[in-house]
Amino acid sequence: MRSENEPSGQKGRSFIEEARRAQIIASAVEVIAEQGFARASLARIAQHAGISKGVISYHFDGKDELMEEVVVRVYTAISEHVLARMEGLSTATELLRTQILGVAEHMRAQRTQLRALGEIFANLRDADGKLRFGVNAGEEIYQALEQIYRLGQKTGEFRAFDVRVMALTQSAAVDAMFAYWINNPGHDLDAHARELADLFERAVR
Amino acid sequence: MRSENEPSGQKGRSFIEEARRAQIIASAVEVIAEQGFARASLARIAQHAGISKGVISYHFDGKDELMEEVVVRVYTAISEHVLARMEGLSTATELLRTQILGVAEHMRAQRTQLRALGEIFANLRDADGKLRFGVNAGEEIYQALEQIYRLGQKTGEFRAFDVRVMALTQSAAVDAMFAYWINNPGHDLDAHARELADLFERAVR
DNA sequence: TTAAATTTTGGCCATGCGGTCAGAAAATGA
DNA sequence: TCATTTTCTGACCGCATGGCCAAAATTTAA
Repeated sequence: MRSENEPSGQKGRSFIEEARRAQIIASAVEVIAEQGFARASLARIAQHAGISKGVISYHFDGKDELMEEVVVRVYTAISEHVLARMEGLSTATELLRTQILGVAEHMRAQRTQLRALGEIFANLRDADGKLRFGVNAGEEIYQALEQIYRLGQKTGEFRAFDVRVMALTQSAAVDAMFAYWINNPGHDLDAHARELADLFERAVR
Repeated sequence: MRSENEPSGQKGRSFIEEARRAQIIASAVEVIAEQGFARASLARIAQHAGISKGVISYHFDGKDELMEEVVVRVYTAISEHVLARMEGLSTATELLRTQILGVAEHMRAQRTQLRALGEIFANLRDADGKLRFGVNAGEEIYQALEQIYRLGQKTGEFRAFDVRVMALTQSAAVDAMFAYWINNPGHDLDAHARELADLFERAVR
Protein backbone atom coordinates (compact mmCIF):
# COMPACT_ATOMS: atom_id res chain seq x y z
CA MET A 1 0.00 0.00 0.00
CA ARG A 2 1.15 3.52 -0.71
CA SER A 3 2.84 4.89 2.36
CA GLU A 4 0.52 7.74 3.40
CA ASN A 5 -2.56 9.73 2.72
CA GLU A 6 -1.30 12.41 0.42
CA PRO A 7 -4.28 14.34 -0.89
CA SER A 8 -2.35 16.74 -3.03
CA GLY A 9 1.28 17.03 -2.03
CA GLN A 10 3.92 15.24 -4.04
CA LYS A 11 6.03 14.18 -1.10
CA GLY A 12 7.46 10.68 -0.86
CA ARG A 13 6.43 9.61 -4.32
CA SER A 14 8.84 7.13 -5.84
CA PHE A 15 10.12 7.30 -9.38
CA ILE A 16 8.14 4.22 -10.35
CA GLU A 17 5.00 5.62 -8.79
CA GLU A 18 5.50 8.89 -10.60
CA ALA A 19 5.95 7.08 -13.90
CA ARG A 20 2.72 5.16 -13.44
CA ARG A 21 0.85 8.34 -12.62
CA ALA A 22 2.30 10.00 -15.71
CA GLN A 23 1.26 7.05 -17.87
CA ILE A 24 -2.28 7.12 -16.52
CA ILE A 25 -2.49 10.89 -16.98
CA ALA A 26 -1.28 10.54 -20.55
CA SER A 27 -3.96 7.96 -21.25
CA ALA A 28 -6.58 10.16 -19.65
CA VAL A 29 -5.56 13.06 -21.87
CA GLU A 30 -5.82 10.95 -25.00
CA VAL A 31 -9.15 9.37 -24.12
CA ILE A 32 -10.68 12.71 -23.13
CA ALA A 33 -9.41 14.37 -26.28
CA GLU A 34 -10.61 11.58 -28.55
CA GLN A 35 -13.89 10.58 -26.95
CA GLY A 36 -14.88 13.55 -24.82
CA PHE A 37 -15.15 14.05 -21.11
CA ALA A 38 -18.42 12.16 -20.69
CA ARG A 39 -16.97 8.97 -22.21
CA ALA A 40 -13.68 9.16 -20.38
CA SER A 41 -14.57 6.59 -17.73
CA LEU A 42 -11.95 4.99 -15.55
CA ALA A 43 -12.56 1.75 -17.41
CA ARG A 44 -11.81 3.33 -20.80
CA ILE A 45 -8.75 5.14 -19.50
CA ALA A 46 -7.45 1.91 -17.95
CA GLN A 47 -8.13 -0.06 -21.12
CA HIS A 48 -6.31 2.58 -23.17
CA ALA A 49 -3.34 2.29 -20.82
CA GLY A 50 -3.45 -1.50 -20.92
CA ILE A 51 -3.93 -1.84 -17.17
CA SER A 52 -6.65 -2.87 -14.79
CA LYS A 53 -9.16 -0.29 -13.65
CA GLY A 54 -8.17 -0.72 -10.03
CA VAL A 55 -4.67 0.58 -10.74
CA ILE A 56 -6.05 4.05 -11.26
CA SER A 57 -7.83 3.93 -7.93
CA TYR A 58 -4.60 2.72 -6.40
CA HIS A 59 -2.48 5.59 -7.69
CA PHE A 60 -5.09 8.35 -7.43
CA ASP A 61 -7.53 9.24 -4.68
CA GLY A 62 -10.32 9.22 -7.23
CA LYS A 63 -11.36 10.36 -10.65
CA ASP A 64 -11.48 13.99 -9.56
CA GLU A 65 -7.85 13.95 -8.44
CA LEU A 66 -6.86 12.42 -11.76
CA MET A 67 -8.70 15.14 -13.67
CA GLU A 68 -7.15 17.87 -11.59
CA GLU A 69 -3.71 16.41 -12.15
CA VAL A 70 -4.31 16.51 -15.89
CA VAL A 71 -5.20 20.19 -15.64
CA VAL A 72 -2.26 21.00 -13.40
CA ARG A 73 0.32 19.30 -15.64
CA VAL A 74 -0.92 20.71 -18.90
CA TYR A 75 -1.17 24.17 -17.41
CA THR A 76 2.27 23.94 -15.85
CA ALA A 77 3.80 22.94 -19.15
CA ILE A 78 2.17 25.90 -20.88
CA SER A 79 3.20 28.47 -18.31
CA GLU A 80 6.79 27.19 -18.19
CA HIS A 81 7.06 27.54 -21.94
CA VAL A 82 5.56 30.99 -22.05
CA LEU A 83 7.55 32.30 -19.11
CA ALA A 84 10.75 31.06 -20.72
CA ARG A 85 9.92 32.97 -23.89
CA MET A 86 9.14 36.11 -21.93
CA GLU A 87 12.47 36.23 -20.12
CA GLY A 88 14.69 39.13 -20.90
CA LEU A 89 11.94 41.17 -22.49
CA SER A 90 11.54 44.70 -21.20
CA THR A 91 8.76 46.72 -22.80
CA ALA A 92 5.10 46.01 -22.15
CA THR A 93 4.43 45.87 -25.87
CA GLU A 94 7.01 43.12 -26.32
CA LEU A 95 5.58 41.23 -23.37
CA LEU A 96 2.05 41.52 -24.72
CA ARG A 97 3.00 40.18 -28.14
CA THR A 98 5.14 37.40 -26.75
CA GLN A 99 2.43 36.31 -24.35
CA ILE A 100 -0.01 35.77 -27.21
CA LEU A 101 2.43 34.32 -29.74
CA GLY A 102 4.18 32.11 -27.18
CA VAL A 103 1.05 30.37 -26.00
CA ALA A 104 0.03 29.67 -29.58
CA GLU A 105 3.51 28.37 -30.43
CA HIS A 106 3.48 25.96 -27.54
CA MET A 107 -0.02 24.65 -28.05
CA ARG A 108 0.38 24.16 -31.77
CA ALA A 109 2.29 20.99 -30.89
CA GLN A 110 -0.06 20.07 -28.05
CA ARG A 111 -3.48 19.82 -29.61
CA THR A 112 -4.40 16.67 -27.73
CA GLN A 113 -3.58 18.19 -24.37
CA LEU A 114 -5.41 21.36 -25.30
CA ARG A 115 -8.55 19.51 -26.30
CA ALA A 116 -8.49 17.48 -23.09
CA LEU A 117 -8.04 20.64 -21.07
CA GLY A 118 -11.03 22.22 -22.74
CA GLU A 119 -13.18 19.16 -22.08
CA ILE A 120 -12.28 19.14 -18.41
CA PHE A 121 -12.83 22.86 -18.00
CA ALA A 122 -16.23 22.62 -19.60
CA ASN A 123 -17.40 19.51 -17.78
CA LEU A 124 -15.66 18.71 -14.50
CA ARG A 125 -18.05 19.56 -11.67
CA ASP A 126 -18.05 19.24 -7.91
CA ALA A 127 -20.70 17.51 -5.82
CA ASP A 128 -22.98 20.54 -6.02
CA GLY A 129 -22.99 20.47 -9.79
CA LYS A 130 -20.93 23.61 -10.14
CA LEU A 131 -18.01 23.75 -12.54
CA ARG A 132 -14.78 22.81 -10.76
CA PHE A 133 -12.84 25.22 -12.94
CA GLY A 134 -14.80 28.25 -13.96
CA VAL A 135 -15.42 29.17 -17.54
CA ASN A 136 -12.82 31.80 -16.81
CA ALA A 137 -9.27 30.59 -17.07
CA GLY A 138 -8.32 31.72 -13.62
CA GLU A 139 -7.44 34.57 -11.37
CA GLU A 140 -3.70 33.89 -11.57
CA ILE A 141 -3.61 34.40 -15.30
CA TYR A 142 -5.63 37.59 -15.08
CA GLN A 143 -3.30 39.07 -12.51
CA ALA A 144 -0.25 38.17 -14.56
CA LEU A 145 -1.71 39.90 -17.60
CA GLU A 146 -2.74 42.89 -15.53
CA GLN A 147 0.87 43.37 -14.44
CA ILE A 148 1.88 43.72 -18.06
CA TYR A 149 -0.86 46.27 -18.70
CA ARG A 150 0.01 48.31 -15.62
CA LEU A 151 3.63 48.34 -16.68
CA GLY A 152 2.65 49.69 -20.07
CA GLN A 153 0.37 52.31 -18.53
CA LYS A 154 3.15 53.36 -16.17
CA THR A 155 5.70 53.75 -18.94
CA GLY A 156 3.19 55.54 -21.13
CA GLU A 157 3.18 52.84 -23.82
CA PHE A 158 -0.48 52.08 -23.11
CA ARG A 159 -3.51 54.31 -22.71
CA ALA A 160 -5.74 54.28 -19.62
CA PHE A 161 -8.19 51.38 -19.61
CA ASP A 162 -9.71 48.86 -17.20
CA VAL A 163 -6.97 46.25 -16.81
CA ARG A 164 -9.35 43.57 -15.60
CA VAL A 165 -11.56 43.88 -18.66
CA MET A 166 -8.51 43.81 -20.90
CA ALA A 167 -7.13 40.71 -19.18
CA LEU A 168 -10.45 38.91 -19.41
CA THR A 169 -10.74 39.80 -23.05
CA GLN A 170 -7.23 38.75 -24.00
CA SER A 171 -7.61 35.44 -22.18
CA ALA A 172 -10.97 34.81 -23.84
CA ALA A 173 -9.55 35.75 -27.25
CA VAL A 174 -6.74 33.21 -26.95
CA ASP A 175 -9.14 30.50 -25.74
CA ALA A 176 -11.44 31.21 -28.66
CA MET A 177 -8.50 30.99 -31.05
CA PHE A 178 -7.65 27.51 -29.80
CA ALA A 179 -11.27 26.37 -29.81
CA TYR A 180 -11.64 27.48 -33.43
CA TRP A 181 -8.35 25.93 -34.45
CA ILE A 182 -9.23 22.58 -32.91
CA ASN A 183 -12.49 22.41 -34.81
CA ASN A 184 -11.02 23.78 -38.03
CA PRO A 185 -7.76 21.89 -38.61
CA GLY A 186 -6.89 23.89 -41.71
CA HIS A 187 -6.96 27.15 -39.77
CA ASP A 188 -3.61 28.95 -39.58
CA LEU A 189 -2.93 29.19 -35.87
CA ASP A 190 0.19 31.31 -36.10
CA ALA A 191 -1.44 33.80 -38.46
CA HIS A 192 -4.39 34.01 -36.10
CA ALA A 193 -2.04 34.66 -33.19
CA ARG A 194 -0.31 37.46 -35.12
CA GLU A 195 -3.69 39.02 -35.90
CA LEU A 196 -4.54 38.87 -32.21
CA ALA A 197 -1.24 40.45 -31.27
CA ASP A 198 -1.92 43.29 -33.69
CA LEU A 199 -5.47 43.62 -32.40
CA PHE A 200 -4.45 44.02 -28.79
CA GLU A 201 -1.45 46.16 -29.58
CA ARG A 202 -3.86 48.65 -31.11
CA ALA A 203 -6.50 48.18 -28.41
CA VAL A 204 -4.14 49.22 -25.63
CA ARG A 205 -2.90 52.37 -27.33
CA MET B 1 -50.56 5.88 -28.60
CA ARG B 2 -49.37 8.69 -30.83
CA SER B 3 -50.66 8.19 -34.33
CA GLU B 4 -47.50 7.59 -36.34
CA ASN B 5 -43.77 7.30 -36.39
CA GLU B 6 -42.70 10.87 -36.99
CA PRO B 7 -38.95 11.06 -36.55
CA SER B 8 -38.56 14.72 -37.28
CA GLY B 9 -41.49 16.17 -39.19
CA GLN B 10 -44.04 18.20 -37.31
CA LYS B 11 -47.02 16.86 -39.22
CA GLY B 12 -50.20 15.85 -37.48
CA ARG B 13 -49.18 17.14 -34.07
CA SER B 14 -52.11 18.40 -32.04
CA PHE B 15 -52.13 21.63 -30.09
CA ILE B 16 -52.10 19.77 -26.79
CA GLU B 17 -49.25 17.55 -27.93
CA GLU B 18 -47.30 20.60 -29.05
CA ALA B 19 -47.85 22.33 -25.71
CA ARG B 20 -46.58 19.31 -23.80
CA ARG B 21 -43.49 19.15 -25.99
CA ALA B 22 -42.90 22.85 -25.45
CA GLN B 23 -43.24 22.44 -21.70
CA ILE B 24 -40.78 19.55 -21.65
CA ILE B 25 -38.34 21.47 -23.83
CA ALA B 26 -38.56 24.48 -21.52
CA SER B 27 -37.80 22.29 -18.52
CA ALA B 28 -34.90 20.71 -20.37
CA VAL B 29 -33.44 24.15 -21.12
CA GLU B 30 -33.62 25.20 -17.50
CA VAL B 31 -32.20 22.00 -16.09
CA ILE B 32 -29.35 21.95 -18.60
CA ALA B 33 -28.52 25.60 -17.96
CA GLU B 34 -28.58 25.24 -14.19
CA GLN B 35 -27.03 21.82 -13.70
CA GLY B 36 -25.14 21.14 -16.89
CA PHE B 37 -25.64 18.64 -19.67
CA ALA B 38 -24.31 15.66 -17.75
CA ARG B 39 -26.82 16.09 -14.94
CA ALA B 40 -29.77 16.77 -17.20
CA SER B 41 -31.26 13.29 -16.92
CA LEU B 42 -34.77 12.53 -18.05
CA ALA B 43 -35.70 12.02 -14.41
CA ARG B 44 -34.50 15.52 -13.45
CA ILE B 45 -36.17 17.14 -16.42
CA ALA B 46 -39.43 15.34 -15.64
CA GLN B 47 -39.24 16.28 -11.97
CA HIS B 48 -38.60 19.90 -12.92
CA ALA B 49 -41.67 19.82 -15.16
CA GLY B 50 -43.76 18.12 -12.49
CA ILE B 51 -44.53 15.09 -14.63
CA SER B 52 -43.64 11.44 -14.75
CA LYS B 53 -40.50 10.37 -16.51
CA GLY B 54 -42.41 8.20 -18.96
CA VAL B 55 -44.19 11.23 -20.39
CA ILE B 56 -40.99 12.36 -22.02
CA SER B 57 -40.47 8.99 -23.64
CA TYR B 58 -44.05 9.15 -24.83
CA HIS B 59 -43.74 12.56 -26.51
CA PHE B 60 -40.19 12.18 -27.82
CA ASP B 61 -38.51 9.29 -29.56
CA GLY B 62 -35.72 9.48 -27.01
CA LYS B 63 -33.39 11.78 -25.21
CA ASP B 64 -31.48 12.60 -28.37
CA GLU B 65 -34.61 13.83 -30.14
CA LEU B 66 -35.42 16.01 -27.13
CA MET B 67 -31.94 17.54 -27.18
CA GLU B 68 -32.10 18.21 -30.89
CA GLU B 69 -35.47 19.89 -30.48
CA VAL B 70 -34.01 22.12 -27.78
CA VAL B 71 -31.23 23.16 -30.13
CA VAL B 72 -33.55 23.82 -33.04
CA ARG B 73 -36.00 25.94 -31.08
CA VAL B 74 -33.53 27.98 -29.07
CA TYR B 75 -31.21 28.58 -31.96
CA THR B 76 -34.00 29.67 -34.25
CA ALA B 77 -35.39 32.12 -31.71
CA ILE B 78 -32.01 33.66 -30.97
CA SER B 79 -30.91 34.15 -34.56
CA GLU B 80 -34.24 35.74 -35.47
CA HIS B 81 -33.96 38.18 -32.59
CA VAL B 82 -30.37 39.15 -33.31
CA LEU B 83 -30.95 39.70 -37.00
CA ALA B 84 -33.97 41.90 -36.25
CA ARG B 85 -31.87 44.13 -34.03
CA MET B 86 -29.30 44.72 -36.70
CA GLU B 87 -31.74 46.35 -39.09
CA GLY B 88 -31.77 50.09 -39.59
CA LEU B 89 -28.18 50.85 -38.61
CA SER B 90 -25.91 52.49 -41.15
CA THR B 91 -22.22 53.04 -40.36
CA ALA B 92 -19.90 50.21 -39.45
CA THR B 93 -18.87 51.94 -36.26
CA GLU B 94 -22.51 52.21 -35.17
CA LEU B 95 -23.06 48.57 -35.94
CA LEU B 96 -19.94 47.58 -34.04
CA ARG B 97 -20.91 49.47 -30.90
CA THR B 98 -24.49 48.24 -31.13
CA GLN B 99 -23.35 44.66 -31.42
CA ILE B 100 -21.42 44.92 -28.19
CA LEU B 101 -23.71 47.19 -26.14
CA GLY B 102 -27.05 46.00 -27.47
CA VAL B 103 -26.47 42.32 -27.97
CA ALA B 104 -25.03 42.17 -24.46
CA GLU B 105 -28.35 43.30 -23.07
CA HIS B 106 -30.19 40.82 -25.23
CA MET B 107 -27.99 37.99 -24.06
CA ARG B 108 -28.66 38.87 -20.44
CA ALA B 109 -32.34 37.99 -20.94
CA GLN B 110 -31.50 34.87 -22.91
CA ARG B 111 -28.60 33.56 -20.95
CA THR B 112 -30.45 30.51 -19.65
CA GLN B 113 -31.20 29.43 -23.20
CA LEU B 114 -27.74 30.34 -24.41
CA ARG B 115 -26.12 28.38 -21.65
CA ALA B 116 -28.28 25.34 -22.39
CA LEU B 117 -27.42 25.65 -26.07
CA GLY B 118 -23.73 25.77 -25.28
CA GLU B 119 -23.97 22.75 -23.04
CA ILE B 120 -25.69 20.69 -25.71
CA PHE B 121 -23.32 21.78 -28.45
CA ALA B 122 -20.33 20.90 -26.31
CA ASN B 123 -21.64 17.57 -25.08
CA LEU B 124 -24.32 15.90 -27.20
CA ARG B 125 -22.71 13.01 -29.06
CA ASP B 126 -23.88 10.26 -31.36
CA ALA B 127 -23.32 6.54 -30.85
CA ASP B 128 -19.78 6.80 -32.22
CA GLY B 129 -18.83 9.40 -29.64
CA LYS B 130 -18.59 12.23 -32.15
CA LEU B 131 -20.16 15.59 -31.39
CA ARG B 132 -23.69 15.70 -32.79
CA PHE B 133 -23.34 19.40 -33.56
CA GLY B 134 -19.97 20.85 -34.43
CA VAL B 135 -18.75 23.92 -32.62
CA ASN B 136 -19.73 25.80 -35.76
CA ALA B 137 -22.60 27.02 -33.60
CA GLY B 138 -21.53 30.60 -33.94
CA GLU B 139 -21.08 30.48 -37.68
CA GLU B 140 -24.11 32.62 -38.42
CA ILE B 141 -23.08 35.11 -35.78
CA TYR B 142 -19.55 35.23 -37.12
CA GLN B 143 -20.78 35.92 -40.61
CA ALA B 144 -23.04 38.69 -39.37
CA LEU B 145 -20.13 40.35 -37.59
CA GLU B 146 -17.89 39.91 -40.60
CA GLN B 147 -20.37 41.83 -42.72
CA ILE B 148 -19.99 44.76 -40.35
CA TYR B 149 -16.20 44.61 -40.53
CA ARG B 150 -16.18 44.37 -44.32
CA LEU B 151 -18.49 47.34 -44.51
CA GLY B 152 -16.14 49.34 -42.33
CA GLN B 153 -13.13 48.28 -44.37
CA LYS B 154 -14.93 49.21 -47.58
CA THR B 155 -15.86 52.69 -46.33
CA GLY B 156 -12.39 53.21 -44.92
CA GLU B 157 -13.61 53.44 -41.32
CA PHE B 158 -11.65 50.29 -40.45
CA ARG B 159 -8.11 49.17 -41.22
CA ALA B 160 -7.30 45.90 -43.00
CA PHE B 161 -7.48 42.86 -40.72
CA ASP B 162 -8.67 39.27 -40.77
CA VAL B 163 -12.43 39.54 -40.32
CA ARG B 164 -12.83 35.98 -39.07
CA VAL B 165 -10.31 36.49 -36.30
CA MET B 166 -11.97 39.74 -35.30
CA ALA B 167 -15.43 38.13 -35.27
CA LEU B 168 -14.21 35.22 -33.18
CA THR B 169 -12.52 37.59 -30.77
CA GLN B 170 -15.46 39.94 -30.37
CA SER B 171 -17.83 37.04 -29.80
CA ALA B 172 -15.49 35.50 -27.25
CA ALA B 173 -15.01 38.84 -25.50
CA VAL B 174 -18.75 39.29 -24.99
CA ASP B 175 -19.14 35.70 -23.80
CA ALA B 176 -16.31 36.20 -21.32
CA MET B 177 -17.89 39.39 -20.07
CA PHE B 178 -21.09 37.51 -19.22
CA ALA B 179 -19.25 34.60 -17.68
CA TYR B 180 -17.34 36.97 -15.43
CA TRP B 181 -20.46 38.92 -14.57
CA ILE B 182 -22.35 35.75 -13.60
CA ASN B 183 -19.56 34.70 -11.27
CA ASN B 184 -18.97 38.22 -9.91
CA PRO B 185 -22.39 39.76 -9.27
CA GLY B 186 -20.90 43.08 -8.15
CA HIS B 187 -19.19 43.52 -11.50
CA ASP B 188 -20.40 46.53 -13.48
CA LEU B 189 -21.74 45.01 -16.66
CA ASP B 190 -22.49 48.25 -18.46
CA ALA B 191 -19.06 49.69 -17.70
CA HIS B 192 -17.50 46.47 -18.95
CA ALA B 193 -19.51 46.66 -22.15
CA ARG B 194 -18.37 50.27 -22.71
CA GLU B 195 -14.74 49.25 -22.16
CA LEU B 196 -15.20 46.51 -24.72
CA ALA B 197 -16.75 48.88 -27.21
CA ASP B 198 -13.77 51.23 -26.81
CA LEU B 199 -11.37 48.31 -27.08
CA PHE B 200 -12.75 47.07 -30.36
CA GLU B 201 -13.27 50.54 -31.76
CA ARG B 202 -9.52 51.07 -31.37
CA ALA B 203 -8.63 47.55 -32.51
CA VAL B 204 -10.32 47.98 -35.88
CA ARG B 205 -8.72 51.35 -36.70
C1' DT C 1 -73.98 7.32 -21.18
C1' DT C 2 -70.60 4.52 -22.89
C1' DA C 3 -67.03 2.87 -25.77
C1' DA C 4 -62.68 4.06 -27.73
C1' DA C 5 -58.52 6.63 -28.02
C1' DT C 6 -55.15 9.25 -25.80
C1' DT C 7 -52.14 10.32 -22.09
C1' DT C 8 -49.94 9.41 -17.65
C1' DT C 9 -48.17 6.70 -14.03
C1' DG C 10 -44.85 4.07 -11.44
C1' DG C 11 -42.21 0.27 -11.34
C1' DC C 12 -38.96 -2.69 -13.80
C1' DC C 13 -34.88 -3.75 -16.76
C1' DA C 14 -30.08 -3.92 -18.56
C1' DT C 15 -26.16 -1.11 -18.77
C1' DG C 16 -22.33 1.58 -17.29
C1' DC C 17 -20.51 4.24 -13.70
C1' DG C 18 -16.91 5.20 -9.63
C1' DG C 19 -15.25 2.93 -6.01
C1' DT C 20 -13.74 -1.16 -3.02
C1' DC C 21 -11.56 -5.30 -1.83
C1' DA C 22 -9.33 -10.04 -1.06
C1' DG C 23 -6.05 -12.31 -2.99
C1' DA C 24 -2.56 -13.06 -6.78
C1' DA C 25 1.62 -11.40 -8.71
C1' DA C 26 5.80 -8.95 -8.78
C1' DA C 27 9.48 -6.41 -6.79
C1' DT C 28 12.50 -5.70 -2.98
C1' DG C 29 15.77 -6.67 0.55
C1' DA C 30 17.89 -9.79 4.04
C1' DT D 1 16.91 -18.35 -0.67
C1' DC D 2 12.64 -16.54 1.56
C1' DA D 3 9.98 -13.12 3.99
C1' DT D 4 8.15 -8.60 3.40
C1' DT D 5 6.37 -4.86 0.84
C1' DT D 6 4.51 -2.93 -3.21
C1' DT D 7 1.69 -3.32 -7.10
C1' DC D 8 -1.89 -5.36 -9.85
C1' DT D 9 -6.02 -8.06 -10.99
C1' DG D 10 -10.74 -9.19 -11.60
C1' DA D 11 -14.83 -9.60 -9.35
C1' DC D 12 -18.13 -7.22 -6.85
C1' DC D 13 -21.10 -3.27 -4.72
C1' DG D 14 -24.48 0.46 -4.75
C1' DC D 15 -26.15 3.80 -7.65
C1' DA D 16 -27.94 6.50 -11.63
C1' DT D 17 -29.11 6.27 -16.20
C1' DG D 18 -32.26 5.75 -20.65
C1' DG D 19 -35.61 2.98 -22.11
C1' DC D 20 -39.74 0.10 -21.63
C1' DC D 21 -44.45 -1.32 -20.61
C1' DA D 22 -48.87 -2.95 -18.35
C1' DA D 23 -52.25 -0.77 -16.15
C1' DA D 24 -54.62 3.27 -14.56
C1' DA D 25 -56.43 7.77 -15.48
C1' DT D 26 -58.14 11.05 -18.54
C1' DT D 27 -60.01 12.96 -22.68
C1' DT D 28 -62.60 12.48 -26.81
C1' DA D 29 -66.27 10.89 -29.75
C1' DA D 30 -70.46 8.38 -30.72
